[in-house]
This record gives sequence, C-alpha cells and structure tokens, in this order.
Amino acid sequence: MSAKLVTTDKQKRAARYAKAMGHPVRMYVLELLSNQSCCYSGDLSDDLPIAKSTLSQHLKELKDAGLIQGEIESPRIKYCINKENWKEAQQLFKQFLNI
Amino acid sequence: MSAKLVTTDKQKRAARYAKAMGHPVRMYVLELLSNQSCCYSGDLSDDLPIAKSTLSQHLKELKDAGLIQGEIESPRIKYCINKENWKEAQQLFKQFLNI
DNA sequence: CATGTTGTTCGTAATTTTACGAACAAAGGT
DNA sequence: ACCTTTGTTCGTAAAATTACGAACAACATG
Repeated sequence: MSAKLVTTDKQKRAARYAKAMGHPVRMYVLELLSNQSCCYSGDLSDDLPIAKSTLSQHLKELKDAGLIQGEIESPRIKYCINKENWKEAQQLFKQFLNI
Repeated sequence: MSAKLVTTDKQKRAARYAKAMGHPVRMYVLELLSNQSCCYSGDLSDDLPIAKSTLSQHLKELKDAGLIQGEIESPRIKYCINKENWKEAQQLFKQFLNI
C-alpha cells in the first residue's frame, strides 16, 4: 500500500491555464492579445460567429483563469493579456514541454 | 456587417491539446511520460488518489487527443508519449506562447 | 432627459466532464 | 480448469461547459 501522491501545485496551475486555453475561441482571443497589445470585445464579437453573451462567457473564463484582464474605457472594455500570469503560463508550459 | 471569421485549424488543434492537458491528473501523467520513456497504468493507479476506472477515463482522453499511446504487454499496458503528436503540440504551444 | 451603444447577467437547454463501484474481458500462473 | 492480475467498460450521478436570446446596467451623445 503506497502513499497516494497528489498532483503538484505546478501541475494544477498549468492544468488551470491549459483548461482556459482548451477552446478554439479562447485560443483565438489569446493569440490575438498576445500579438497585439489590446482589443475591444466588440471587435471580437464582429469577427467571431457566436452570440456576444457566449463571447462574454469565454472572456470571463479567461479572466477567471488570470490570462487576460479588462479595463473600462467607456462605453467599451479594453482587454489585454495579464502579463504577469501570461509569463507564468509561458514558464510552466516551457518547463512542461521541455522547450 | 463584417464576415465572421472562423478559428484557424492551428487554434483548434492547440485547443484540443490544451483541453486534454486541462486536468491535474492528466498533466501529471503527461509530465511523467515526457520525462521517462514509459509507464504502466498500475504504477499511476498506485500513486494517484482516484479510482482506476477514473484513471482509465483520463488515459483514454489523452489517447483520444493523441498525446499518448498504449501498448499491450500482458497482463499490463505500457503507456508512452505519442512522439509525433507531442512534437506537434510542442510546436503549436511554442508558437502560441512565443517561446 | 431620451436614445443608442456596449457588454454583462439571467434563464434555459443540451452536452460533456468527472467520479465512483460493479461487472467484465484478457491473459498468465498454478 | 481455476484463480489472480490488470485494465476497460457499464451504469449512474453530480457538476461543469457551451450556447442562445432576452433582459439589464452603465455610460455617452443628441
């Protein structure tokens, strides 16, 4: 009877980020935001074939995972990468993938 | 009225891999297998605090995503990284994360 | 102050995920 | 043949995900 290991904190955090990346729409948003500084969700809504409420849910998930952040710029909201957490995600995946 | 873009194939494939990575247990398995050549699911079952049927489901998801493969070595099954797809995942994430 | 724009929240529904134990199948050893 | 080991599949249940439209809130503009 061996002791049951629990997954490490790093694995949990990496899994959390991976889960947030685990949808094409969210990958699209992340890729956009990591390549240009910012965007407005209206722009995304114009480009993506989903209801704006659905987009809002996806953005919320990315926010909750800590990968993006929103800044009010009335009447719109400007979304950017959360640089600190993005950096952490980069490092976690870099280590994980041995690259 | 702008045309609705659809997410790219790369984004879909990266999202598929990310989704498979989106659980601590699956991260644990992938990390183990990417650092050592292979393992038997019995070893995993000993170490992880989940039912073996649950582990079997997680392994199936990793298989379905193409990240691992199993080879029968009776009475056990030897699991390894699927090197080809792992390489693709590495490249996709490398590009995506700019690393 | 009324109106329009922007994006979130609510309500709902269908599907998927996660988890467990029980039952089963495959194969080797006795 | 019987039993043991190994891992999958089945049945089930609870929770989470994905999606939509309608309603709402915040705020700027006419």
